[in-house]
Amino acid sequence: MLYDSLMNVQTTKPYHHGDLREEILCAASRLLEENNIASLSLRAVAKEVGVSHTAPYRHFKDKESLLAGIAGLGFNRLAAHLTEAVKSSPGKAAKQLQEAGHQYVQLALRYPQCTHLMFSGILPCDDTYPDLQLSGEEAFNGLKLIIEEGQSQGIFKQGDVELLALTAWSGIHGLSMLLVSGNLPEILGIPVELRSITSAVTVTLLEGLKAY
Amino acid sequence: MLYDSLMNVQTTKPYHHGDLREEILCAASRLLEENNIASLSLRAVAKEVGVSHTAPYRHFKDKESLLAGIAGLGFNRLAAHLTEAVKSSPGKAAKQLQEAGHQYVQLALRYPQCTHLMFSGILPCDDTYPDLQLSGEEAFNGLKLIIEEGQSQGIFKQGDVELLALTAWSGIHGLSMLLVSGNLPEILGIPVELRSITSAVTVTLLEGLKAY
DNA sequence: CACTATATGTATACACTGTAAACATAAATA
DNA sequence: TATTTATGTTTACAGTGTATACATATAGTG
Repeated sequence: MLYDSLMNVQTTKPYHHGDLREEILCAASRLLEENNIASLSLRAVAKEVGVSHTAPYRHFKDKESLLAGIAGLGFNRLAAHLTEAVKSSPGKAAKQLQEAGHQYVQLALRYPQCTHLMFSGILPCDDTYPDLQLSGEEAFNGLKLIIEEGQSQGIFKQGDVELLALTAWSGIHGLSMLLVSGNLPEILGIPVELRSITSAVTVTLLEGLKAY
Repeated sequence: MLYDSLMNVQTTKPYHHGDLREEILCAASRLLEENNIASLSLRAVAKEVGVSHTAPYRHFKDKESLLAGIAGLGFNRLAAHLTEAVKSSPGKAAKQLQEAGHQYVQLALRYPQCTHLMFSGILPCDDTYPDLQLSGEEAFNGLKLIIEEGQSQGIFKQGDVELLALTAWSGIHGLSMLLVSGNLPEILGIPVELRSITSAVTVTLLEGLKAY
């Protein structure tokens, strides 16, 4: 130890880990995507980070709590990309919705396992994980903003904002989930380009949302 | 044994189980819905049926194979209800789509855990489980029929049938998944009636699919 | 019928999992 | 400096999926 500081080199690793919570979250996210949720083990995560297999329990109540943390990252990512989509085309609700849809699908495909985790009911959606709940609502708010924008400009039909936002969300979400779950490739023909599929869905959505 | 037949009563249970495969599938489906997929154990299923914990391996290669069986039942159920929806309103594509959507959502809500299993990527969607693959395609075919019907009657816009069917599917599927995963109740207000939500989505879908 | 092969069950064993409990050490605080 | 607290490790245990060897009932064959 004294020798360490003399050499100004970390030859023996310190007992306390700098930011273990963050490192565990990061490693867990990575391992999750590399395999799948069923085979993600707390012990493997600990080994990956280089700590004992019970060390994570100092930062997460249990495995579910860690999973909630990963899902939270996913929701934050989603919310960020959706608000980005809104900001990228100010005033143009149709373009916003199209871009939001594209971002949604792309994120889902880039982090398929995390997407499953976020939306497969493994985690409770009540107030067990307030952060998670908040992140989810934030993501949904991005869509609501688009609907409100479109309504106030008269290009979307009037009606309950939440209901219309839910409708748009359903279309985009459904496409994403079908793509991610792998239920599509065997059903559609092989040469389906992602962009054209996404467009097909958002265009139909836009037609359905249009003011008369 | 001789005594059994004399008494004409099954006092000692037979070594061989009549239809163990079916009973395991049935019990597993029930246990799945009573809890969730993470806590469904092969051993619990075996105990429920009253056989040793390795008995299921005579009928299913492994746990995943059993899960595939359960999911298969779900896809068959879905396909049956969708074709029922088609047949219930012959010639009226709009009505068919509405009814199909309603059936889809209702089934998802009645068997939420099975729905997750069917669409959460736990099971491979390649030809590992041909039956499963077939059942899934059959369900999708129900939707394609509706689209074709609507197109031939001129009430739906022309275009790639698969792409339009996928669009419709996405909307309905997305709504179902959001409802089932529990991500909605905390986001929408409490007093949301199912029927009105489903209608909102299918109506918008129909508007979007309408011929110009 | 007897005899054998096969299908279907059980018993046992093992590696791996999540997690509780007791202990160790570093950091913060008084 | 002394003590409390945060953060790590070690050990232990019950539950899991599944491989292997064994047992028994059924089907098929001479």
